[in-house]
Amino acid sequence: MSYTLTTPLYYVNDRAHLGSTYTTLACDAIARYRRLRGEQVVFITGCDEHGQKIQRTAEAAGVSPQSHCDAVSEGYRDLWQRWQVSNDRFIRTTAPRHRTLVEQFFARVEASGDVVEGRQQGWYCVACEEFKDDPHEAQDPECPIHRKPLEWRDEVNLFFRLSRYQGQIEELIRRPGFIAPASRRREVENFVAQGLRDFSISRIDLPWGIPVPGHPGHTFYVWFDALLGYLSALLQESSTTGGDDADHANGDLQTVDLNQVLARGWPAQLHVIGKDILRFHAVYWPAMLLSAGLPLPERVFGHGFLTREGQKMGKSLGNVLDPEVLLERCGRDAVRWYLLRDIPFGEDGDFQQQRFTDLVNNDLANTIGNLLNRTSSMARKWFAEAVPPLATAPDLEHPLAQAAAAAAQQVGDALDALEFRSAAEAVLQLATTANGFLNDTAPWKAMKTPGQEETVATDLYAVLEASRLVAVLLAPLLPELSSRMLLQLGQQPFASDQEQAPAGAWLAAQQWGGLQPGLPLPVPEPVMQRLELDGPL
RNA sequence: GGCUCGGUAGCUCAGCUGGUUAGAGCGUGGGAUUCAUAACCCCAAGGUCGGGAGUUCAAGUCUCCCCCGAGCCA
Repeated sequence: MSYTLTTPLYYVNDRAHLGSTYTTLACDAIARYRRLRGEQVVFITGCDEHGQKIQRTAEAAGVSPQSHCDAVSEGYRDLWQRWQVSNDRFIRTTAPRHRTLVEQFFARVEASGDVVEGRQQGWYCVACEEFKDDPHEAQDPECPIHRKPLEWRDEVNLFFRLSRYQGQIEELIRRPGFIAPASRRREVENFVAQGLRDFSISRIDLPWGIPVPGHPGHTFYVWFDALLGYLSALLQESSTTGGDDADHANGDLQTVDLNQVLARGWPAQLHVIGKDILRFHAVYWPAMLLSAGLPLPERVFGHGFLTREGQKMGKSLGNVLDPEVLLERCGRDAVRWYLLRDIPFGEDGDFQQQRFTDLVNNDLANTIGNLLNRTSSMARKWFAEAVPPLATAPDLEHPLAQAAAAAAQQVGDALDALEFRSAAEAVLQLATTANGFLNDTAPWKAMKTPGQEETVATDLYAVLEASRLVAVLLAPLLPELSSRMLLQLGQQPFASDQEQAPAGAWLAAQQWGGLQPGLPLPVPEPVMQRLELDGPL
């Protein structure tokens, strides 16, 4: 089984913000989940580096576009590494091999008769890199998004004949599951129903772009070029060790062959994107692929946006939440947990600091961390610093065994459906059930009456097992906390990053009874510190 | 202006095809307990389910209108 998924290729106009971090962490959880299940994963991320906006940003900063891109994309790469994002590829659209692939792709599209010359007249927003529909006679129109003046353009461009794909695109977006969450489907349907218009795929007199073969003076429109990054990423060698910019240095372009994408993981199972770029991915991109004779991605998932304390984040408001700051002050487990556990994936979410610390401390430190800590302490104290002995085989009918099985089932179902929140809740529920069981059976009381050792051993074993299952099920969501817990239970943590875990090990670990009675337990240390933030983030 | 999606306890949200006293988590208040990271466990208060009208034996759940928020298109 092979599973290819992508984040958007982030535009290097500015450094990473919380939104891109959110997208990337969500994809990371999916990638880890798939690897843990034994699937061959290609997790793609990267940077989109062409376009007029980049050129102007670089000029304004007094640097060349290339060095601007180098700096910003390195920032992304570095940031993802520090978040321990397990991407298998990091593609830059300025990579030479990407250019080769774009040329090959364009040749196919042109051969299909889908490239025509046309005159593009209209108001253009450089910040959007998009033509707007303002009437020609408009006086000094502004971009409604960026509130910047639009620029009048009148140029001969190359157009992609999107209109030819009307029927096929309609059919595609009707396909259940192609556009997710389903609530966003209507929006695209409405757009398509109005009739697809050809769109321009080249710009004139824009040096910072990939030249269009056979059409001197034209460079590719950023979006045409950027989407193709998903394909060129597949032709890249795995770049897990980081700092692999060999691509830029030499790059044996002979090896770039569009035909190979099929053997390297195309079509993708999943594109995760912000809801703002849904149309590009659900309409334009599939049409381009159809034109080039390539299969279509299975699913495009448009997630929501994050606000902060109810307000849109922005420079003007000065309330931007910096992923660097979050990483340094709160740590990976905390942020991952909050984003995945509290925001229904797909919907908009609001980052509230109080809620953030409440949830992290309650769920992770108190409910889950303390469960392990108290259980391990008791086991060690009364049973020779080890997993308590069992008189009989682990009981699959034990209430906690059943709770664990239910949790495992729910985690699997939820992650299949990209419902992180439901997965997180299932794990949490198991921990709560285990805590409740401890309070009901009260081993600390039972140990005071002679002859109860065997009962206490059986109870504690069950709670330790439940704790182990919590750790196991947490692996795709919070790999680090999962590992710390497993180590404390004398277990081998799961590799869910690029190195493939032994196939099936994770699923096997979900079976009840994995802990070996008598196994020595290390001195417990809190696996999750509470978050105590002084001052706003 | 057209369309889409939301508006349910202080906060974040569940509530399938309409049907007993509207649920969960967090927060708040109280109790119990001591194995544990002043953690865990239990209990309670808190909602005219945005407003209005209608359909129905019965509506948070269906229909219409209005208000508010987000978004897509024009």
